Amino acid sequence: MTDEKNPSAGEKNPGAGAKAYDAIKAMILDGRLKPSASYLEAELAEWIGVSRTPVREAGLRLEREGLVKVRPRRGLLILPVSAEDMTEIYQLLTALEPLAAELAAERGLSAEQAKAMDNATTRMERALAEDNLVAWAEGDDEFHALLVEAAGNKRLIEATARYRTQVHRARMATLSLRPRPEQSTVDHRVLLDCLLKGDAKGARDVHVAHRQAAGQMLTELLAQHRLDNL
Amino acid sequence: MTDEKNPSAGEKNPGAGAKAYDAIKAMILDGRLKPSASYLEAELAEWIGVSRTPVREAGLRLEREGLVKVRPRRGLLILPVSAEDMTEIYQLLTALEPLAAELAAERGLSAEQAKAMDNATTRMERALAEDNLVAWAEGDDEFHALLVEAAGNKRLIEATARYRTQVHRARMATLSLRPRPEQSTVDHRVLLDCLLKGDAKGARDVHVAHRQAAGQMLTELLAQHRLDNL
DNA sequence: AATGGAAATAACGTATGCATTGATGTGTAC
DNA sequence: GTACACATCAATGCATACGTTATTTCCATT
Repeated sequence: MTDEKNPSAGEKNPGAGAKAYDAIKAMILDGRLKPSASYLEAELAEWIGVSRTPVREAGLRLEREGLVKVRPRRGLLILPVSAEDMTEIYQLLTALEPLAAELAAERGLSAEQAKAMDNATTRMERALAEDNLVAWAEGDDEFHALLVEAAGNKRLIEATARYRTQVHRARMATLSLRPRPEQSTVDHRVLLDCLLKGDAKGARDVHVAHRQAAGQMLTELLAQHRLDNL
Repeated sequence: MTDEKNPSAGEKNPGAGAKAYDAIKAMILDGRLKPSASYLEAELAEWIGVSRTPVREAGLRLEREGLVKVRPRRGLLILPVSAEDMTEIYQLLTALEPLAAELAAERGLSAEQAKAMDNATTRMERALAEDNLVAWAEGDDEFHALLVEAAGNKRLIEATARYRTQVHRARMATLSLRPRPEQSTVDHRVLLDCLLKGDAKGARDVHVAHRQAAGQMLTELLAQHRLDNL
C-alpha cells in the first residue's frame, strides 16, 4: 500500500492543533489578521480546515503568548503591540540576552555554532551592503536565536523566542524608517569575537549596549511616528 | 433577589477550565500528584468533577508552564525538578529579579506597596525568630511577588511567577535542610531600604548577590543530598 | 421620537462521541 | 524457552452536539 493510510487529508502529520496554532500565528505575524480586529473561532476554523477545538486550543496558547486576547463572545482580538509593550519587552531582552551572551562565552561555542553564527553575521553584513533590509532582519533574528541556543538554557531559549515574536511586527514596520543599522551590524561581529575568545564579561557588556541602543531607537521611532499600535 | 441566579451549582463561577487548572496545579505543588508519576486525563477529570475538555486544556497550559509533560497515550507526566532545572531557573531569576529591583527603585513605591513589603519583611523576621520555616517561606514568596509587581512590567511579573512556581517544590523540600536563612532575611530589609531611598543601583546589586547566594546554596544542597528529582 | 424591556440570535464553554493509534497480551513457531 | 507477530484494548486528539449567556433587535409604552 502507499503511505496514505488516511482517506481524509494529505498533509496533517503534525496534528490539527499544531496546524491551527502555526496558521494563526503566521497570519498574525505577517499581518493577514489585522491588529485590533477580531476573528471568530468558527471562521478561523473554516479558513484553516479544522474544527473549533484545535482553534480554541491555539487561541488560548496565543493568548498566553501575548499575541491575542480571547474575549467571551467576540472572538480572538489580535493584540497590537503598543509603545508600552515595546518598553516592557526591551527591558526584558536587555536583561536576558546579555545573560545568554555571558553563558555562551563561558560555555564556548561548538564548531557548528561558531560557523552558523559567523554565517548569520556575514549575511547581515552583506544584506546591509546591498540595502536589503528584510534579509538583514532575518539574519539578525537568526543570530539572536543562535546566541541564546548557545547559552544552553532551555527556558532562556523559550522566553527570548516569545518576546522576539511579540516585537516581530513592530520591527518589520520600522525597518524602513530606522537609520541603516551600521552599528548594530558591527555589534554582532564584535560580540561573536568575544564569544570565540571566551570573554564572558566583554560579551555581556557589548550585548547590553546593543540591546539598550536597539530598544531606545525603536521606542523613539515609534513615538516620533505616532505608531502606538502595530 | 438574592445573588444566586444560577440554580446549577454553588461555586463554579470562574469556569471549569480555571477550576481544572487550579486543582491540578495545586495537587502538583503540594505533592498529591507525585513527581515522575503519570495520571490519565479521565481520572483527573473524575477527581475534579469536570469533563476531559477542561482537563486537557489545563494539561496543555501546565505543559507550557513546565510542570507536566503530556504524553500521547500515557497521560500527564508530573515533571520532577532536576538539578539542571534549578540551575536554569536561578540563572533566569538572577537576571530578572535584579532588573525588577532596579525598576522598582527608579519608579518608587506607592504607600501601599511600601507597607505591604515592609509587612512581608517583618513577617519573615518574626517567622525566623520563631523557627517557623514554612511561614518564613511564605513571607519570602510574597516579598518577591511584591517586588516584581512594583517594577510595573507585566511580562516580568508573569515570567518570574512562572519560574518561582517551578522551583516551589524544591524550595519546600530543602527548607528544613538548609541553614537558617539569616543573611537572606537581612537582604530583604536592606533591599527594601534601597527601594525606599530610590537607590536603583544599590537595589540591583543587593538583589544580584541575594539571588546568586540562594541559587548556589540550593544547588549545592541538592547535590549534597542527592536530590535530583523533586 | 425615544427609551426600556423582552425575545431571539449567536458565540462560546463544556460535554460527549468517534476514530486513530500506541500499548499490551496471547499464541504459535522455531 | 524465547521471540515475533497478530489481535485486542485503551487513551488520546479531534469533531460535534448542547446548554449558557451576552448582545442585539424589535416592539410597546410613555
